[in-house]
Amino acid sequence: MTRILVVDDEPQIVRALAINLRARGYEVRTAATAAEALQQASAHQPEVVVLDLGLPDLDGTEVIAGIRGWSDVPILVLSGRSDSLDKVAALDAGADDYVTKPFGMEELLARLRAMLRRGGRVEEETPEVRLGEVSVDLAAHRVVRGEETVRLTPTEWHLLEVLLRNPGRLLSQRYLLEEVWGPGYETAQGNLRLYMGQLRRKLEPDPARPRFLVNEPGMGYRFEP
Amino acid sequence: MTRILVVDDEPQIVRALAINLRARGYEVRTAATAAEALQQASAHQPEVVVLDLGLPDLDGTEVIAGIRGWSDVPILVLSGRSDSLDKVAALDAGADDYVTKPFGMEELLARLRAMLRRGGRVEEETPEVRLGEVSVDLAAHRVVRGEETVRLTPTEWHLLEVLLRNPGRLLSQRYLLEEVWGPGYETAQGNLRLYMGQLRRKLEPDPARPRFLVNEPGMGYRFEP
DNA sequence: CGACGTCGTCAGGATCACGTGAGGGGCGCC
DNA sequence: GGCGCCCCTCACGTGATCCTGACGACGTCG
Repeated sequence: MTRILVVDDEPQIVRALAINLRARGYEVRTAATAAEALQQASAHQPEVVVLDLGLPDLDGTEVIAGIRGWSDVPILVLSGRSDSLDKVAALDAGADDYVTKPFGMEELLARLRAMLRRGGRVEEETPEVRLGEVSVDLAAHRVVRGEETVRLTPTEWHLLEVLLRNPGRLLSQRYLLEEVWGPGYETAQGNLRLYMGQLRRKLEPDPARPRFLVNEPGMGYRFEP
Repeated sequence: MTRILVVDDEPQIVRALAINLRARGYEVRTAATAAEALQQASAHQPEVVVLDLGLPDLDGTEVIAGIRGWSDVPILVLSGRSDSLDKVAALDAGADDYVTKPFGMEELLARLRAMLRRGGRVEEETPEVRLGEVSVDLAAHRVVRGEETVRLTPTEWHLLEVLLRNPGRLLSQRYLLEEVWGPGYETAQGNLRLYMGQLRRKLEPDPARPRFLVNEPGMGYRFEP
């Protein structure tokens, strides 16, 4: 099912959008603040984002930038201000479309369809990753080793997800910490080592000599496919 | 140069658009009728199409369909009617965006940029630099020599990065030292020699006779592509 | 021919980063 | 309240990395 993330601080708008979208068969997640939006976006990997610019905690363009840093998901911006400069800023920040309130529901749905149509052409995803005898299903959040399934804690999963979405690339500790623990945790490197160890213990054939979750001293970590 | 096709039957609008777009470095073709538009689109393969719905000979949605039959080029629709049903029809026919007249030139340009950005993303960028049989992927922080990957320490990477980002240019020891080790280390030239040697040993086909990481006595070092 | 400066290489120890173990606090569940 | 799970902090051994100094090779110039 197509996942949509709706971000707006006005509950009645969120409600109206959610009802209309669910009625058309979309799976809808909602967020009322920028922080919540960024978290939901990374956690649930929506296929399109509907974003209100007037959020209480952060400027809308910063939310766009925060998502564009790691994802190409189409973003449709919603705004009360019909100010033209606003549109320019949002679109240049990386948004894909712009609608001003009040908007017609039919028009919004048509624009969403257009975005999904366009975006759907690009991604051809295979959500199954193999690490030796272990297979990871990113979509189903499942890890299987031989016959039995492996249990991962939320933090372990989050870390693994970030690594697996960047196969072969070296990711700095700073980036990993910010991605998994959020901003402000850039110094908790002991933590990162700990969880990397846990993942290796659960996934690697020989945890003492890692083959897939590799460290480059002083640089960061890398998932070697 | 980026090619844009502008389709409108009102000469003054075509003229205004063409002037503004050309001023921003786009290559502009124009068409006043649907027939002309379809012919131009197939002849010149524009990277984005700006299309007015109110054409004399054919309905706008038919033009969209006529283009969509063979091309994924982004289409921005322009219309005098702010009727919502119109937008829905155009977007569902395969348009990617919709702007109503009168429109702000800045907004239109921003939307065009957004569309071009999205379309251009299809091609995956891999900034790969080659040194003989060794290939360096700057983004993934990865060096491959034949089959196996070469491990570089942080300092080695930093130095290599500076060199590779200035292909063919001669870089003084002073500059390299300041760039890699930071200010205050301008006198540690032994260091620079050491790490240059390490890089050559790991990357050059014959480390004793360097072909890519060259020294110019008394001057500095140069990466020879 | 010899002095000099620059460059490349080698080997030492100091320092830093990484992996691992043990233990405490917070939270939900029985 | 007790229990289990998850998260985080701290400490220590080990290995890698970095810097320093010394040495020989080469080319230049007096």
